Amino acid sequence: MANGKPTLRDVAAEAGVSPMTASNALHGKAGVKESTRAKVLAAAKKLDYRINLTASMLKSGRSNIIHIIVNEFDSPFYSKLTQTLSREITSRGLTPFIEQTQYSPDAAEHALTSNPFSGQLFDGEILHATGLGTNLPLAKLNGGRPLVLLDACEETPTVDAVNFPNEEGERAAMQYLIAQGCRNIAIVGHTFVPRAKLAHAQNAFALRLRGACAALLDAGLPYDETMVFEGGRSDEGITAGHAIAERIMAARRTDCGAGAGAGDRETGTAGTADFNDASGKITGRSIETTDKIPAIAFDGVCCANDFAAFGVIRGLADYGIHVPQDVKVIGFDGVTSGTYATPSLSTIQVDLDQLAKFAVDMIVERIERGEVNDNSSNAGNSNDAGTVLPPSRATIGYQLVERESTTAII
Amino acid sequence: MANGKPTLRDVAAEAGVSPMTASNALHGKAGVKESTRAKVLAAAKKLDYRINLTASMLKSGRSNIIHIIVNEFDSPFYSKLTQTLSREITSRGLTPFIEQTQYSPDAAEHALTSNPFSGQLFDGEILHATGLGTNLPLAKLNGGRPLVLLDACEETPTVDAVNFPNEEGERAAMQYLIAQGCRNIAIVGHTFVPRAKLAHAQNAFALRLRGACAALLDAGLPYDETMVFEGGRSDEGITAGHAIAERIMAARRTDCGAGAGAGDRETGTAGTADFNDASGKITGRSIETTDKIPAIAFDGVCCANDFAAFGVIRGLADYGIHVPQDVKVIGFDGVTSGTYATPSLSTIQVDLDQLAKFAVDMIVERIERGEVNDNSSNAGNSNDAGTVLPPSRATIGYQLVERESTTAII
DNA sequence: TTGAAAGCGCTAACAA
DNA sequence: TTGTTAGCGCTTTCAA
Repeated sequence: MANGKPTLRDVAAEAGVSPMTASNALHGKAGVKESTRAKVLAAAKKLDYRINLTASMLKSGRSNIIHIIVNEFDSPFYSKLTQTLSREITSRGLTPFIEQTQYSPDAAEHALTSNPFSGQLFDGEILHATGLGTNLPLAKLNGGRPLVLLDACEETPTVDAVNFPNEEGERAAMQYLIAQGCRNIAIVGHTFVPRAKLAHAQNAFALRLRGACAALLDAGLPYDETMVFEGGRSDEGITAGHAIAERIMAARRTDCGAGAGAGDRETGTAGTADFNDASGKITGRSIETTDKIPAIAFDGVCCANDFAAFGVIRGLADYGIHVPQDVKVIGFDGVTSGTYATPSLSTIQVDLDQLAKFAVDMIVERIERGEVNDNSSNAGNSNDAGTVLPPSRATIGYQLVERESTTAII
Repeated sequence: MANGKPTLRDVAAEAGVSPMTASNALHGKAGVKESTRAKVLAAAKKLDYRINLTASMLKSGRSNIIHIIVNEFDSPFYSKLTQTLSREITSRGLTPFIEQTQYSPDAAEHALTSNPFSGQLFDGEILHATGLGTNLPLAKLNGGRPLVLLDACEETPTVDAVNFPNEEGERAAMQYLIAQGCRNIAIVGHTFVPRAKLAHAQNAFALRLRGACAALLDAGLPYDETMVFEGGRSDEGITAGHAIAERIMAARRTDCGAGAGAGDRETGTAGTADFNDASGKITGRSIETTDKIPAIAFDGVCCANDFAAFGVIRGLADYGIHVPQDVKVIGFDGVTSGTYATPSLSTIQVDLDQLAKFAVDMIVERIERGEVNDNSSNAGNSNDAGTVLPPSRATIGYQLVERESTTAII
């Protein structure tokens, strides 16, 4: 107390009990007489006592802190993800600690390994794995603490994982576009992978591509490299949108000249167009084009995430191409801004609440089984049963949400 | 080491030195022979030693953790703010710990007071104060640790603060709309405050309202309650957008019947319109209206933040009113998605990098002056000089960014 | 330049 | 039901 902050000792003295009794009373442990507990609580309140978690952690080896690692905060997807995870963790009396890696696999590995908090302070970790190098000895990276991977899509799971409905979801998205009448559908997200090699898809975007491809083939539509564009962040989405727009413009010119139908694939030469530089001031700038741009009258775009979809819509708008009038666009994730964007964004809305529950369940189960190293008798990786739970895996649900970007004329 | 994790003692033993020397060597302290340091580092590496921050914090009373408290993660503004703050804090070798209050003042107060980390674990705290009750004894709330308020706009500063250019920025936004030819400009953000009472504006949104009002009066334009709408979150923005749209629709009908000009203020009766429910499926729904809706041909909307601006654009679109063709809209903040939205959003872009630098500077200065309670000789609020720095205050810069929402026809 | 002693505040284990 | 003892791993202090 000399220092200004009351300690447990002070509370105990004030209440006329031992520190241990005070500790038990404050933690609501059984075996404390009700009148004693009341005395202790009164004393704590009187002194404005605050437990020193640092000391508590040091002694008990437990922090109740769950570490969340994501690529960045400032993205519609990750901000929703962190919000949902934080809520779930908080609601269970645990504390979330969120870190961003800025898309650096090194930073992700660092967060799991060299970070002095990891493996000592955190009781568990949740990692959105996109961008993390594959084949890392993940289970060892975090010092044996419970680790849950989000959407890592490991073929042979080595640690607990919660995955997105990548293949099913994107197949549903593509089927929906086809049902809406689209026949020339661009895919934005992953680089083109030949159909035969899609069997080995090992990451979320590749799986989404596989789902989209499957839906195309099922419908008797072509799947080839002229219709697949890289993208995943909004700026890449804009680039993809521009590329798609140029194909469309080329098709329109071809169309005028030769009366070719929407399905035709020819080459044309793009001219120039005035458009706005979305990143700043208005400019009239001419578009540099190569001599050969495949003319494709795209009428739909199936995006691997909402972030990219916004970019695509933006990129198309730069060419005066309207969504959904000229082209229908669907995203994936179900980010919050999809509801109030103009046009509002059709999407595969994944159930992040479910994801949060699954992930925290997995961690809590391991903690309760005593798989967490602590300084008590349960030290090491041992637990009551003497065994370690094998990796669990779960896939979350989704819902196709129809909004303006695939439907209404606005 | 018995437990699996090497301790400093183990490293010291491995290197053949005392724990103290090992500690000094690992922390790069002066006064350790180079050869000794090398031995220690080699030992640490060999054993894969990781410092136990929990013990370090307990003894030293310092954590190097900065607590950031914001309303929520899943908003374009806060996600950018937390990202920027995190980066700045990390770049200085400190660790950010981010917490969301979900817009609950109680939660904010709890974060500062009852949270067991606060005032014990954190070396400093940064609080975005919107929504926090006023007149809280802030300086005492966090146990005397450095606290920086963001955009709290206290008239008499009690703690360090970094404010946004609320009044100047919004005045610039309004002036810009006027320069663009707008004459009937709605204001979205704060509830209406009569001009005379604006002098006492005590929070960010009220100050923005004051700036907007000032620009209107300077230009000889009216300022009254028919043109001010509540809003600040996107859903409130949508509501405001609907209200604005109804005024416009009423004006259009009046216009047809009586040839009234844009400046006329009359009442009319709104009919029905088909529009999309942005939150889900497409609906054709009739709009309930009151009998008397002031007919105002709004041609501009000045929003207190970007989030609301997106909502307004969405709300207008529900009535088939286009931005910027029919109405120009400007936001405030400069969120990331403003660049790739369609239309891209004109805004008052505030310099968050500057904000982060100011805020962290303020905290670091107090830490270095020894104003942080620790367990060493500098205990209490004393410091070398024996004085406590008075509250600092800074205001960050801004830049008006012109994008499509106020300019181009798309 | 290095080391020994002490203890931060708490809680597990055990004793009363 | 309550109290005593010991020590988590580190760092401050002070001595060598």
